[in-house]
Amino acid sequence: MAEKDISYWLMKSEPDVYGINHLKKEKETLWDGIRNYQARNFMRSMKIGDQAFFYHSNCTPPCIVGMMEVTETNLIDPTQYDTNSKYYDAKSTKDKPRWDCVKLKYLGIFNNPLTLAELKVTYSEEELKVVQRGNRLSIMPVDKKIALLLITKLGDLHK
DNA sequence: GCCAACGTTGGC
DNA sequence: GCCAACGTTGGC
Repeated sequence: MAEKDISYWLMKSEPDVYGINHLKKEKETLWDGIRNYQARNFMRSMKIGDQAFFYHSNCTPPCIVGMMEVTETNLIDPTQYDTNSKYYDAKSTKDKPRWDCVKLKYLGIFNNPLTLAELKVTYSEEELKVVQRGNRLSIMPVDKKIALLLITKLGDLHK
């Protein structure tokens, strides 16, 4: 049987807001609150079984800490209708939702997290977009070859 | 805390 | 369609 052809992604989150330990506790989460079209479009192209690196941003040091797997796709982001949410969007209607999201499950924390500084030494901007200066995109694809190299370096996943 | 990068908004 | 103003992200 052919190996399942999955895609790899990198998804940023601030550890104080929603870090890998939150996901570890919850096991599964809706990646809601994305209000950037490019990031949303990347989520739309995700398939069940794809894997995503969990990246801690806006912290010291920023780094890849864990791994997730896509379990559901094309879900409507409920926060766009929630007037109490900071992600509320008055321009979203039930007929025409602007924002959607995916569900992700916790796969584990890497034995050897890689910091942004370390990634910058090893990879060029073309190889790994997250090392690009000024890149604010919170969801981006990771080339499969690079992803497999990263996984090797990140070491064992522990639950 | 600073600020570079860059997305969004809205006037024209 | 242009672009100035403004807001946010996120590294440092």
